[in-house]
Amino acid sequence: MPANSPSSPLSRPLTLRDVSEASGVSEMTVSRVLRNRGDVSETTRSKVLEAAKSLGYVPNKIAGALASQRVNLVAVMVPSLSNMVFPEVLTSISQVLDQTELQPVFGVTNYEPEREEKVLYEMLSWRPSGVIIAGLEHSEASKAMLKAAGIPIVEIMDVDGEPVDAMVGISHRRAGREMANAIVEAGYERIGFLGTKMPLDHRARKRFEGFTEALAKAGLEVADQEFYSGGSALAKGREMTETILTRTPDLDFLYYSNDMIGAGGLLYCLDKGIDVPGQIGLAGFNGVELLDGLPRQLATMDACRAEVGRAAAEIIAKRVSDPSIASGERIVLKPQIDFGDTLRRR
Amino acid sequence: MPANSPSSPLSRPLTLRDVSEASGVSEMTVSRVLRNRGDVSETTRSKVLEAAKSLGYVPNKIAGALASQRVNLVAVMVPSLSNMVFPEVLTSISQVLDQTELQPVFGVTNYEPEREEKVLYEMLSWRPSGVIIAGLEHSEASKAMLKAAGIPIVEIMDVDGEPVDAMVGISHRRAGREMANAIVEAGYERIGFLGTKMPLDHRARKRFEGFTEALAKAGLEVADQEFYSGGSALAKGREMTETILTRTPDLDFLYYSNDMIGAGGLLYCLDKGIDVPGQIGLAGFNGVELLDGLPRQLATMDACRAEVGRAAAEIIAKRVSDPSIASGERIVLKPQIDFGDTLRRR
DNA sequence: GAGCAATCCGTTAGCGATAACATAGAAGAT
DNA sequence: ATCTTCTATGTTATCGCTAACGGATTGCTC
Repeated sequence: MPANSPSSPLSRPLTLRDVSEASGVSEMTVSRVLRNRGDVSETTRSKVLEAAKSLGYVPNKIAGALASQRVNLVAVMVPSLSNMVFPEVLTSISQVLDQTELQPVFGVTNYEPEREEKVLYEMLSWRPSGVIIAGLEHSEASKAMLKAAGIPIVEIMDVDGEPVDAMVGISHRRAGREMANAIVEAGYERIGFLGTKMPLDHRARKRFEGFTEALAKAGLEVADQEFYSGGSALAKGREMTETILTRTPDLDFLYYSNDMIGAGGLLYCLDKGIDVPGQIGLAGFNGVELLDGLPRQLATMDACRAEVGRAAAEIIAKRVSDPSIASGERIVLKPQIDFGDTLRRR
Repeated sequence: MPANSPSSPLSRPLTLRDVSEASGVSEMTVSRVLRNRGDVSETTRSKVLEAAKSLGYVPNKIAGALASQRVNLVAVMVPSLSNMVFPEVLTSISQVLDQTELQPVFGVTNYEPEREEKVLYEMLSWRPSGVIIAGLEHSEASKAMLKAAGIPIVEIMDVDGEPVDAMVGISHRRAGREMANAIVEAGYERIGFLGTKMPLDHRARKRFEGFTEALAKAGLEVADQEFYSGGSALAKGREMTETILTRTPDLDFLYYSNDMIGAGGLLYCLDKGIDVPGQIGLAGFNGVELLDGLPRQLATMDACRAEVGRAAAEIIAKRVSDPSIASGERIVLKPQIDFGDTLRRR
């Protein structure tokens, strides 16, 4: 039997009062039953539940939240959904929050600070119980809003900087440095960099900075670089690789700012019969699942996406259930290089 | 200057009253300024805005929504974020709604009807202005809730069935049939099917049904099939292809239920030096961007993801701005086969 | 059987905003 | 100078629910 079979086809939205009248008890009692709060006798409990179900009543959380000053939502903000990294983080956040009474609400900022500010404002106006937000770089106004919100804030995916409150992630500078060191140790010397043309992707920028810094320490520098924007990352990876190798044929290593373009580059090299990792070494970043299916395993470094999402959600859950807990947690994950088949080891 | 520099470090959350007192006008006037409603003189307007900004006030939409009985949220429910199809749809929905005052709120159902029901209940309890939900198959209770909600509902991605209200999508049965016909016309006869082990993915099921139905009309049937669950789709595509070809070596066509496993199959065949599409033809489904970068273009059929998201969001936007518009829109998109390089043409 | 706690349920007063109406002053009409 | 008509602002009454408290019953103790 359908949950809703209203005897009268009324159009007015249902309220507690309707359920109260249908079951012959006060609104307060109905409210208690529907929230499993306080003492209610088994008789009235079932009476109320039946009435609610047969009416098809859905409680109004807006009114409930206003009255109780509690909202079970957690705002989650990421820059994009196109890069699989973010859906993966969202998924792991969901998994943790599913076990609590909290509910995630996702927002997308398109890597634009103004948009981040707007979306954040919008989300905070619903008075969520916590915020999980990607990155440490935000507009002054956004930071002020986060600080003033008086709720747990977790900045994720990056730890190179000062968080407003808590943070969980990896150091992208360190990731860049470590990859550079591995490349240098393997004996590569003519190194090319391929990335996205996105000045606002701070994490990619930091990896690049860490990368060049470590190369510099070894007396090396990036011999050539190539950037792209838009389009299919895999196809772009091919194109860019062709472009850079045509322009600078003596490159012996290509570092890609993400695995998708790296995979494109790998496919290109294999097509052309280039010896990988002998003639040219390749490495990407992220550890995306996709790589498993490639003809050869691309060297990469995991961004710990699932772990980051999980830890962030756990921090929020813990702080919401016990507000007295100290704030400002800092969880720094340390990903290891996966050498795969495209980065030779010394 | 930061947006918020409260002179007193009060901990109590800010309300309209605080702004009202700070700017010396009534709460109502502050409300009018903040919503750009009604007539307010330029002098008071700027006075109020300044006060609000310096306090760092963020309006409470919960109270606002309760009082005005209007909520600018649109609930969007998809089964998963792992299949790139859904993030793409969400992105195109966002793009359309960004130009309106509406805001999407995303929910994930994991292909589970019970979870869909729960998430839907949760979302409806916030009284959104509309719902966009993937698929036409829902529990009775979910359908009842959708009908009773009294708001525009758009079911997307599938049109093989009866919608609660509006629907936008493609016919997966037809997609399966058309692919079968193209395969038959090209002269393939020993056909294998590879898909996901997901009884609740109704769209994949319908494609398969349409596929076998059209084959049957041509006097053919699926010679062998293989299913998988979990893991990297690309790697699984390789494994499954190896398995099915080992078991049934005389297959001359492989139809994959999605592009990712199809791509894995393609890479496998190329690795093994199999002549594609001469010895074996291949086809997938979805038209994912990824395919562009592959060594050879996989035959596929676009699911019209961007178009579906756009049309659905437009229906909601239109109906919200003018509730008198007739409901029950039905938009049936007709994707064409992309033959790529893996399905020979007669 | 008076006293007292426990159990169950109702009453009252908001939560923070907005709709709808009311009102004061300024500008224009006659 | 009086009467409109705006324009700009304030007042009042909800919106639907829950926190906090209060009042009946009931059952138990001594």
